Amino acid sequence: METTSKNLNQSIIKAFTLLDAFTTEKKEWGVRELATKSGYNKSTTYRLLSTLVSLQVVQQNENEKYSLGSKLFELGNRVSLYQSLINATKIPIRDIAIHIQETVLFGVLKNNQVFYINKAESLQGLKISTSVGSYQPINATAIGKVLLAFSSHEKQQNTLKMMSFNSYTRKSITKKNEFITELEKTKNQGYALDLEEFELGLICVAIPIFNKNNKLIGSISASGPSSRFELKNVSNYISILKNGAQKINL
Amino acid sequence: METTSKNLNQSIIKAFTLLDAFTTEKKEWGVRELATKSGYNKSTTYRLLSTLVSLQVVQQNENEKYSLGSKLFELGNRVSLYQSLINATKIPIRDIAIHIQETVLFGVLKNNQVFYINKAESLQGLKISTSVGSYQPINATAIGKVLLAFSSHEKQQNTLKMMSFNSYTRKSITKKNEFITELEKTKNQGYALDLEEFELGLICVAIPIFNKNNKLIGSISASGPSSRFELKNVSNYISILKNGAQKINL
DNA sequence: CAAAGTGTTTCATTATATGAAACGGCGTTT
DNA sequence: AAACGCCGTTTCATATAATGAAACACTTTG
Repeated sequence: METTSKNLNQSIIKAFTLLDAFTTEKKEWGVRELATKSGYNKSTTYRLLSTLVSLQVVQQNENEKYSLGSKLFELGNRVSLYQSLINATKIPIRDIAIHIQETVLFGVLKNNQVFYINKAESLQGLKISTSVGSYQPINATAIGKVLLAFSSHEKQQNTLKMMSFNSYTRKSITKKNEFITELEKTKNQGYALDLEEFELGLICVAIPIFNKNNKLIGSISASGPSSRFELKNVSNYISILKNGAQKINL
Repeated sequence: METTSKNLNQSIIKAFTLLDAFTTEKKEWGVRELATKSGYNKSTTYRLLSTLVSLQVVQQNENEKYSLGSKLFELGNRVSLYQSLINATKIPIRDIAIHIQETVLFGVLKNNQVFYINKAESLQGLKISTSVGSYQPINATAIGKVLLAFSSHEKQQNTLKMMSFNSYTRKSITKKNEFITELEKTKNQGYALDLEEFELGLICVAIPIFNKNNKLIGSISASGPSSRFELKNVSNYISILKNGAQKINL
């Protein structure tokens, strides 16, 4: 049997299908519940879970439900590409968060979406639900606009073809040509804004991050509630973001 | 075929055996190299890697070598048990690190070892190589001594039976009865010291962390070079650690 | 140019995985 | 107290997938 022009191991695919069911919204599953969700037989699901438990990839709680285990935490902390990005951004975005008094995020383009790599919060800042290791759309986020605007022409064309243009609020940009205009504006002004486009009440401003070779490595943003994140302060926030960005060395 | 009195899925076991080979010391492997390391046939290894690549669990680099991929980073950030511990300890240990000007670590007991969950560094502090998601021995670390000293009697007896007593430096405690004496001392004084027992030149001091129900949830330590971490300052460091610990709410 | 190493593919053979049926336990309902 | 409904778990005959030796094409090294 062939998948993507070569045989792939079905058991491993099944195992990761099960692991994907564990999210920040639903952290634990029973055997039959997970079998229903995944479409696998409950005996198969039970055996796959037992194997994952024996490897500490999954753990069984006292209520007999299953949740993700320590081995994933261990392996997740060994993904060297992202660990080096986290190490490089950790202190700069912490300092920006303290200075600006809002949540700061660092993200990259992956799977035609924004992939969040690091996050720094401020005690006074609004609790942003975005979590590290999660994805958000390009068309409705400041980081997404920046990452696409500052990508190579080829990368931009490919992504524009593949990405989604869904509506998250009434302010989301859902037409491709309007989004292209927004990308040109972003490129010209050197930053992007998300004016309640992804989530009502939330405003974000983002700038690109380059390495020594002037290659785009990601984007950082500051996010806050529209009631506090006055547009008149945008240029001030941008200065703080840029100052912080200079301390990211890669 | 039975393993631990039940059948487990061999393919999943093989996949995670391969994933375990990717460490902070060796981040990428070729197919045949990994086959030799794991003991699996190179065709089998190739097919397992291909499956893992298609799931983004592993990625193939431009030099054709393989390394861990984004899916593990994603899943690793969804292990809710540790994410909640990280969220609770993040700001307190950051503040301790700034105040004490050394590296601060948070760890728990797992697999009869210390398992590191969080880490905060100081610009001036010595770069400690210990990484989040890694293990270190109980007998030769301050955090290990604290975690065992403040565990229940049953947990302590079980762990003493199962743990190792290896030597890391000439100062390591390698005799069980000497270690038990050290645990009693730790319990009495409310903190533990690692005086170059795990790594020459490195001194650590650790205290226990309890939740609202007075249940032990982990331990935090401050680590620094023996040239700067003078013993006369220990009581001062302990005060700072304890003040910081009070801000950890669980 | 030959040798040595790599990643990748094929297919006959072997081994493993599967899932229906059943079990025991627990909480709820009658 | 008994029946019911749901859970996690186990068994074993059957079906399916995984395996690995051999070979290929490519790149690097001597």
